[in-house]
Amino acid sequence: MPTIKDVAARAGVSTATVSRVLNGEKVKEATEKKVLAAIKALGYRPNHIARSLKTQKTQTIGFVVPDFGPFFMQVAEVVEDILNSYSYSLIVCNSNENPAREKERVRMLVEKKVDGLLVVPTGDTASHLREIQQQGTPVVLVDRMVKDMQVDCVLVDNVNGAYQAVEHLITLGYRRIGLINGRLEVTTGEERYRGFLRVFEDYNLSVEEGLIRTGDFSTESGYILMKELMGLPDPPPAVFVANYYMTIGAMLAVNEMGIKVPRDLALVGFDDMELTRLANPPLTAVVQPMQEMGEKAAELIYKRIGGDNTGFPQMYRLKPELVIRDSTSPFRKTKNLEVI
Amino acid sequence: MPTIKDVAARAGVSTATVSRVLNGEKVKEATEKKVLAAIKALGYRPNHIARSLKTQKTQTIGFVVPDFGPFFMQVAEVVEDILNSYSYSLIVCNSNENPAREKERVRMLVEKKVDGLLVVPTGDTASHLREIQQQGTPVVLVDRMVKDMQVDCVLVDNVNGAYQAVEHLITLGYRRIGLINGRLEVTTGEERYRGFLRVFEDYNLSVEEGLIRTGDFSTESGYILMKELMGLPDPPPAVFVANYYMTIGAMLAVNEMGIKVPRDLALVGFDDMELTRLANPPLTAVVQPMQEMGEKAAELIYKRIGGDNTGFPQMYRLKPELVIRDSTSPFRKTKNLEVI
DNA sequence: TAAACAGAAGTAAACGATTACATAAAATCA
DNA sequence: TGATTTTATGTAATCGTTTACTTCTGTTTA
Repeated sequence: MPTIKDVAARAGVSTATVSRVLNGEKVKEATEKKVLAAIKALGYRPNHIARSLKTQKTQTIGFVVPDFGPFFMQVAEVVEDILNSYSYSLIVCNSNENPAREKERVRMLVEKKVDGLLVVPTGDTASHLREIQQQGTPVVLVDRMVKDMQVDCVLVDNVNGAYQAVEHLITLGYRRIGLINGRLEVTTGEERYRGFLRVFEDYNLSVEEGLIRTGDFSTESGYILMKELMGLPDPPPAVFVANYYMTIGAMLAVNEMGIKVPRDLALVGFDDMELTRLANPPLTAVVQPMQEMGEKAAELIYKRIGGDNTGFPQMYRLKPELVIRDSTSPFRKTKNLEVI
Repeated sequence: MPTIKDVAARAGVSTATVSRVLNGEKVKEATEKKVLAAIKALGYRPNHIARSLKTQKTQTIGFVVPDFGPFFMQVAEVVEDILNSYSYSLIVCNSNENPAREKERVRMLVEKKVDGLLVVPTGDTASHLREIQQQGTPVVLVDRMVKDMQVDCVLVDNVNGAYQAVEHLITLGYRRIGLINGRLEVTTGEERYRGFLRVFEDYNLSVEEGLIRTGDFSTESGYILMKELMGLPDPPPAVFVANYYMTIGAMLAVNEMGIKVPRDLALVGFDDMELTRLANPPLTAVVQPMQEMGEKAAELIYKRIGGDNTGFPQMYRLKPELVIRDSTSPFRKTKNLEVI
């Protein structure tokens, strides 16, 4: 592989000059031509590692997601596209919804000297991230927030999303509404829970605590919890599942149990994927603006890396939207009776 | 950030000695203790960039996938886990099923000086990969192969997979069988097509060319092509969809058109994901060994990076399995009549 | 015309590790 | 014990860039 020295020799100039044309600084036009010619002739490509060593920048940003499933990968795709267009590259890592592994992956990215970090935190504490931030690496939280840290974040208004879902059910006449939710230590879980409660408060109705279930965001736990709910002596005629993967699990359970939606059970899910549209029946769901989330996250981290700290700590609260499809129909007394 | 010099100074030794303990070379036990103490006291962490510059190794491998969907991401997850356990890290990039973009992503990874490259090729030509290989970077092809290159690869026996699917339909009594397939320039498409044809050959039946459709592996194209097939004057009573995303699209189309599976149409899909199991009815499908694919790919590239070239070019042909669920039932003459 | 000043290009010191080679100390041998 | 080998450590070059500083050339100004 030819180095900058080879180019310099061939063009009859110093390495400094070559470096200058490489970085678009001003040089005499004649010299630039010579250098460019030498670069082309030798097939020279600058060595990013050497450059990074000197400049302390890697033109790379890291993204730690809790899983490689469709939701976060769709966000990652948007982020990658935007960052690529700024000639940054993206390293996506999987924390497996596990705080220890998250710490581990973050450490790895920091050791790789990424210029910035996008993180979907898996726990409620963030000492490891605060540290990194203090060392000067910009950090942007995506989808979830942590309490103990001043940090930029791109979030969805989960309270409002859950609120819309549950209000929809209330409006259809349901009073006994089941909730299948994710871990409360992560803000999405906690906020969706709050949204759920708030509807009851606002409508002056009492919640039936026994219909609330908390799992771990996984398909399995959605499946188990839905079976649990439907196995109750008096199962709820409507259920809100507050997370995409859990929604899949819940649908699977319902299918297996032969429960007919919406006849026997009204179901509201989360996120709009192929599956939710394809389902039989197509699912009423709270859909999150994934595209926008990716865009905001990418633009924000890019801005911070560029040293622009205006508005810190910035918080975006994107609005989710309730899409009404066929899995919810007005309440009928007989609902669920045949299942009991 | 403390450097190796700081550690050396604090421990009262030379940087060479520090480097030696860092790399597990033999030093006197007392010295090692001193160095370790200094490292701990200063919170020193070696700078990977500097190390890479000197050693010409990055402990990183790249993986270019054609999309961030569940199939490849599941493979990527397995690969990541294994490589992590060897303390390598993985950069996953998206070629978007687009040869130009693939070239671009590969170039980026090479400039990042990855130690090895895993690629799911999107075209039938591979000059860009051959070049890289000749420069000494190990390349392993995953899921798909290219004709014009001697290279390690980890593939699935697609001919056999498609064969099983179609044979299953033939056995159930179907003769007119539709095929929705991906691009023939990529080997998976081509091989599955061959498998399809071979069944007819072996059973001495003639294929109806008009029932064969070729798309681009996307959900949309699966959707469109299924609508096309079902819109035919005399639509086939059975269809084999030879790719996961296209399967989703096809199911969507079928659902929308109110076609009942398996009553009106027998459907065999590809890959075993939540969706295929959750579907109504659960889908009969050819399932690929994703876990094994990830394992083989990770182990092979690791071996090559370590300089072990035994068996080059190695080719793994993993066996897919037909899982029979409820979307296929024996042929009845009346099938599809109500749709016409 | 000489002094002052740009502008362009060169020199060489970083960046933070690894490692070939040199040297000193310890262990082995006759 | 002195010569010789082995082992442990230090010295300094190197990886391929960038960049502060210097030097040179040519232009402007008084």
